[in-house]
Amino acid sequence: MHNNTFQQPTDSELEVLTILWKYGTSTVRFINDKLNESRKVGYTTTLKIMQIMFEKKLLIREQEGKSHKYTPAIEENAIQDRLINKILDSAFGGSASSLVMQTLGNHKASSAELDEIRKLIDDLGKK
Amino acid sequence: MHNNTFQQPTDSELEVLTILWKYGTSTVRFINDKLNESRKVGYTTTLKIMQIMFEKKLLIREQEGKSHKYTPAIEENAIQDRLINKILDSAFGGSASSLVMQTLGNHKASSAELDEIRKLIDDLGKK
DNA sequence: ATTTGCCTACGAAAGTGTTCGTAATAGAAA
DNA sequence: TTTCTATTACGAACACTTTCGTAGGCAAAT
Repeated sequence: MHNNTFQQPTDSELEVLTILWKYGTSTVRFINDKLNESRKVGYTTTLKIMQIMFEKKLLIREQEGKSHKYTPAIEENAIQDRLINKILDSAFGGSASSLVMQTLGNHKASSAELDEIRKLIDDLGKK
Repeated sequence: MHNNTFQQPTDSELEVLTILWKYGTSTVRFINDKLNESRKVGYTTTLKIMQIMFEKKLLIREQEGKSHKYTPAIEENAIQDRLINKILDSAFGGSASSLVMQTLGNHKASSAELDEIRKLIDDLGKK
C-alpha cells in the first residue's frame, strides 16, 4: 500500500518535480540550472520552492556535504492521475471518453501510438 | 475565424462557465443558487467573480431590468483544449498518446464509447 | 588568517484569487 | 409616499504563490 494523500503541487512545483523525475535525485543547484535553460530564475527562488516542497512532503531530502540532495516523495503517475481527474471533473463532466476523443482529435499521434491505444481498447473491451 | 485569445479561467471561474454552458444565459442569482447546491458561497462572492469575468471578457452581459444576464464569451471546446494542452505540456511531456493511455487505463468507459474511440483512431490512421 | 564562493535559512514584498461586508440604488409592495 | 427587498459596485482582508535580498556559516583558495 502506498501513500495517496499529498498536497497538489503548484505550477512551479510541478516544474521541479518533472526535472527530478527525469534526472533523479538532485541538488538545488542542478534544478536551478535546468530551470534556467528555459527561463530566468534566481537561485534562492528555486531554493525556497524546494524548501516549501520539503515542508509539504512533496520532496525528501538528505544532507550531502554542506548541501542537500532532493528526491520526489511521490510518483509521476500519481500526479498525472490527479491532473487528469481534476480536468475530468471540472471541464469534461467526468466523461473519460470525451477527454480522450478531444485529445486524439487535436493532437498528432504516430501510427505506432495509435496501434498501442487500439490494443488497450481491445483489452478493455474483453473484460 | 473566431477569437482564440482569452485569459485562462481560474477554478472558480471555470465553475461558473460550466453552469452557463449547461443552462445558458443566466443571472448571478441563478448561478449562485446552483453553486450553493454543492458548497456554501455568498451571493456577493459570486457577483464579484462574475464581474471580474466580465472585465476579463470571459463573459458578456446585458441589462435586464435592474439585474444583468450573463453569457459565456468563449466556447466550451476552447477551454477544454486549453486544459488538455496545459497538462500535456506540464506533466505528459507533450505525449498525447501517453495522456490517452493513462486516462483509458484508469477510468471506466462503456463499450459504446470504446467503439467510438476505435472508430476515431481508424479515421486518424487512414489519413 | 583572510578572503572568496557556495550553501542554507529567513523574511518581506508583490501579484493573484477568493471571500464577504457595506453602501448606494432601483423597483416592488405596503 | 414610504418601506422593503433584491441587485450592483466598491473596497478591504486573507490566503497562497512566486520572487528575491540579506545574513550566517562553512570550506576551499589565496
